[in-house]
Amino acid sequence: MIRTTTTMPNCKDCPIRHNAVCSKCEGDELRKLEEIKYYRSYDAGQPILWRGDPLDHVASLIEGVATISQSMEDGRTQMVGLLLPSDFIGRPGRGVAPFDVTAITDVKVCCFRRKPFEQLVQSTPNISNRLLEMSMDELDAAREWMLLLGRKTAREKIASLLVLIARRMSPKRGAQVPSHTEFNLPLTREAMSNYLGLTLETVSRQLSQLKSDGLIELSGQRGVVVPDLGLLISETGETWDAALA
Amino acid sequence: MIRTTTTMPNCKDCPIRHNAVCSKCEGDELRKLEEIKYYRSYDAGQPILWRGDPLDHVASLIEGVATISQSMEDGRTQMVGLLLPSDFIGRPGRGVAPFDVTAITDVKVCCFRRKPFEQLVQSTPNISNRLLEMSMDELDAAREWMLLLGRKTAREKIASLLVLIARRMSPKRGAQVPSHTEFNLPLTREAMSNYLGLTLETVSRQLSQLKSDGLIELSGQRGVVVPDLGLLISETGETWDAALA
DNA sequence: CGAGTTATTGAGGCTGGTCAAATAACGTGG
DNA sequence: CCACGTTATTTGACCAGCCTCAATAACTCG
Repeated sequence: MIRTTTTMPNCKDCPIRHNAVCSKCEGDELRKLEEIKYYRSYDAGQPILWRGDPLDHVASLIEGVATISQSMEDGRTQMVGLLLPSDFIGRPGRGVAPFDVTAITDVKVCCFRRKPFEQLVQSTPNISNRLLEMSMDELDAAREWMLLLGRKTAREKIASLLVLIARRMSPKRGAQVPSHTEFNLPLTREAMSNYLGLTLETVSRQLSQLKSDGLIELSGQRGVVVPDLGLLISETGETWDAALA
Repeated sequence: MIRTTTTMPNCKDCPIRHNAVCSKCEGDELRKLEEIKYYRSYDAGQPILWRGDPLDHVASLIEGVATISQSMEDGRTQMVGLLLPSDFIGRPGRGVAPFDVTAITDVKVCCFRRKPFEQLVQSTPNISNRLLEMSMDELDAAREWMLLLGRKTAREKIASLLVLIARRMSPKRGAQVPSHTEFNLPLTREAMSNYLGLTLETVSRQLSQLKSDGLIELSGQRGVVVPDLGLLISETGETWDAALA
């Protein structure tokens, strides 16, 4: 179910106000964005965009988790991005979606009509500079992920994903992540496998393996406890200097 | 050998003038860029940047081919980007190189001192918008590559790389690539393996296999003849791929 | 509680990796 | 121009890691 909200909450109260594409805007600039925005909600599992869809808007993810993925005609699928609150969907100057985007939890987005948004990007350095920062962050993340996909073992892949989620889901973004951490996986085993370039069986086996090695505890299908994040990090194959964001 | 050129060619005569980060600038903006630029050359095989290097400049690649790569401490290496003329090296607001950059042919770059360049990015939409375009293009390319790394078979990977090179090396860029094509590989087997997430032995074996299947001919270490590009494309696993890159 | 979905576990096979050796191409100096 | 040493590439034998197919278990939600 897709819903378009008619009530227009004020940007001042927006939970992603200080991280999203609008984060550097104030006063008049913010007001212009406010004029062209509207909200949409998607239920878990809903497609947000299919490759090839015409794009009449871009958007910021407000709530929930979505994935960007690509697939081959025989069904092989690779996730190429994870969208969390404040992440940006779409691309100025691009009228057609190049990838599939799917809500994996209930999702709420803040849409901007594309044409007026593109004009704002052109004329507002506070927007284009923020967008540049965000896309370069994503490029760095994509390149990190290429190392994982091309060169890491299944165990290293799983450990890397868990560490990534522990960091990104941690209540205190940016701050030091505590050694003992717990979180709920926002992804099914299948989604994880598509993210890591593995099969879901291998994901399940490696999780069990990490569990029996005492590096994690599993509770239910989604709950994960990491007693010592440092130990888990040492399984990722990374040099600890890669502690970016 | 790294050389810093003292003579300052005029931007008007620059071969990448209309594709690089400066492509939207004219007159005064171009002059400001010209003030903070200098040239450097690197021999084939030379490192241009090591991860962790302090960055006092950003740059545009003028001539040659370079790679962006990442490696793990045990030596596993993954190429995460290929830099061709007009591509941009570095990132405003980033003082440390996040990846290794290596010249694989002789390379010439146009450097801009970082601090003044960052100020120009802030104040010049013609620069930041172009930079945004370029980084989004790279992001799209990285995401295409993630599908290859995560989900394609060795044979599909090799076929994809050959098709990519055939397209890019083809004298007629952009135009329809002829069905019969010949080119010289700009990469060693090892470089290919690092690009594809394979071992060099597997690369060699798959090339031999494609040869014995009549899809390609090999002459010397680098020469490749593709009698029918369409047949090779059908081995890449791609759908209606074509028009990108 | 029961049907459907999601996850775990097992057995066996195949792809691609590892180790090793042979061959081919390249470059240098005589 | 050739001999020789070096490097790049090919090929072989073997094997490990991950995938496939299949059955069972756990969880979710009406």
